[in-house]
Amino acid sequence: MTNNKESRQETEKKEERFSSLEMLRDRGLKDINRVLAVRVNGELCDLSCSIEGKEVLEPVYAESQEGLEILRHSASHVMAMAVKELFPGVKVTIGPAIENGFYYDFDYERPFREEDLPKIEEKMHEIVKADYPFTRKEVTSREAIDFFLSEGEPYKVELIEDLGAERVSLYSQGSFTDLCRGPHISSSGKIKAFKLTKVAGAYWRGDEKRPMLSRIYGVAFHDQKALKEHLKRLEEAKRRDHVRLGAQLDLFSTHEEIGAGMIVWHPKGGILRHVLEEFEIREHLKRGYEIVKGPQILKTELWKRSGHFENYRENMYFTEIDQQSYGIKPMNCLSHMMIYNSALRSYRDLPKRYFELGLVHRHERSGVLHGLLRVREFTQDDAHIICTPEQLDQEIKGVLDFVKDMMAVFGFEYDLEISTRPEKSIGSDEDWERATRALIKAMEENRLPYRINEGDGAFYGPKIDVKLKDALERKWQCATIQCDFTLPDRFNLAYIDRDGQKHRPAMIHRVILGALERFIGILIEHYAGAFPTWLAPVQAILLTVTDRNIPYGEILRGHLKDAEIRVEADFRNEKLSLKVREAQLQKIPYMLIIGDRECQEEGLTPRLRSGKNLSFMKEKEFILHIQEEIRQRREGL
RNA sequence: GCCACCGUAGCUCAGUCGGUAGAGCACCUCACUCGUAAUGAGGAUGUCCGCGGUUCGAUUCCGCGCGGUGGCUCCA
Repeated sequence: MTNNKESRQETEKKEERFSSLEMLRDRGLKDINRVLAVRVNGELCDLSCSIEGKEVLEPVYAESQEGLEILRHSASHVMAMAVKELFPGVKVTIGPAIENGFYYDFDYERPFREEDLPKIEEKMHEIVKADYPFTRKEVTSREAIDFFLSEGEPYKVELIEDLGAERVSLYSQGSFTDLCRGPHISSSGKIKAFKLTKVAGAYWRGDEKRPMLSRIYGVAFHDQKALKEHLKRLEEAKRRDHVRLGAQLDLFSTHEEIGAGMIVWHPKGGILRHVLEEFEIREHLKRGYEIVKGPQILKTELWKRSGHFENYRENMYFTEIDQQSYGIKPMNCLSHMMIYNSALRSYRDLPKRYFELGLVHRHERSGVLHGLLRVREFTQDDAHIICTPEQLDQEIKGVLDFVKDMMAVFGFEYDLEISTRPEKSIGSDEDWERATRALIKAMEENRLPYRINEGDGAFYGPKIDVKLKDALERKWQCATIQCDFTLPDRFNLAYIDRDGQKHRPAMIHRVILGALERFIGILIEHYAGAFPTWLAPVQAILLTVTDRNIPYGEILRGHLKDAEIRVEADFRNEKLSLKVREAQLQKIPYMLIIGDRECQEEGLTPRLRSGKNLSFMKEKEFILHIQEEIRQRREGL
């Protein structure tokens, strides 16, 4: 590679050296065109990097995860070059690859708009077509700073200063040079498929006090097919969008007049919530939880005592009654503490597991609200477990089992993360140690794989976060299990142990589904609105073929209702195919066809929403069939 | 909160370079009594998100507000 003089020169004193690309070619590697970079003794490098020949070389292919990241990172450089050419005076900042693509943040006299994107894409295509080589150059920080000062790039200068490194690497393609660790693809022509997707504002280094930059997002792939598939996935996600389906299936609505982040539940959404709540209550009672209920507003004095006023005030709503200030609860814990403290507790009473489907209000910033997934009023399946320190392990394990059972019911897979002590935190080392160990121990005993997030715990204790994965492999956080040492202390919780002395109990704060609103939003997208029968707002719909069948239809409806089946009837004088279509669009699990034959033989012919027809059934037979399916909480087959 | 985009009939959306608006579906009426994803014909439907400004005239342009969508360190 002739355009790699610099790195060559640096190492010229050594004997003969090769580029890793040459070496791979020498070794007879096939598909060399699909190789974007290389691992040299385990470290990612450019194809042009020079080596001696003894190293272990592993090719990084375009379609691998690492390959994609390199490709996308390079695409962000190409985009930056295009933007610099099109918008003189623009300042570049950072532009990494991200999970599904890449972005680059710019500082320009005006923010970029969606309509700027086609122009930028066009320029990028030119750059790709020109196939500029990416070249790497190592320089001292001083040289790099001088270079970027002369280029009028203050953000780059700041980055280098903050790095504080002796030397940094620069990558150039064509007229564009960027500070970058690399590695990169060998030339811009390797970018076979890309698309700019959106613009957004983003603060310099994520800090609200610093300038608002203009971010452009894009996706890039190793070939057109992969890009098309990605766009298809986006379409699929749009098809499953819970806001759209929520309106189509008549589940809920929101109203400008009512306020942002407030959900209004329609009858069909109402029954869905009810089914979930009933299910939750039953599952909690089974596991030794007790149902409690606290008031919606509590004196501000109490929120001061708990620390919420100090730490959580911006997220709370307050009101005043008889010159007394009250806070609308953003969490349910305070009442639970008061319940515990309403009597002197013995070690024999523990653990106490207080469960509340608690309605809470949190003033989320307007910009983060979204459908059911981020709202200002929601219901948590919240519980506080108060136990002796010795019982902590067992209780955590119990909650993890609970999570496992519940996720299985909905068919969610999930990952677990343990977050450990953050820098800013309270409590003794001993407590943290014990709690963290308890979390880890519970994971190991359940043989659950987990990741550790160092320093990402709550300020009062470590936690386990459950990230569930839906049908489109998207991750959502719902369940969380937190150890808390602050509240037991602040509320002076105690129990009398065998020794006759007062001791401080441990406390676990946990939710399983999290917020019902959010969980339902996820469920809608997970099932694409086609809820399994036990959850479906309407489980079956009776469809008559002609008006003659209505009297028997009425009888059937009565019998199904008696059997507690959520049944509706479409007895309109319409064609059967129309009724089937409408029931199908409502994603009703069972369409029960009643024609003359069914009337005569006192039965029905079920059609599943999958399109499959079952054979004629006597009504008793059908009732048993659907009841069993509901009982097992499984999808009809 | 900040940035970008958006807000037209119940829904999905078109339209107006400033002269008060349209299509499909849904709805209503009538005919058809029909067997597994749209029967036909006719009819009604709008403070063009709100308030203010510019203008002879604003749904259209400008400002402010309300609401929605996507973002706001996955560290060169």
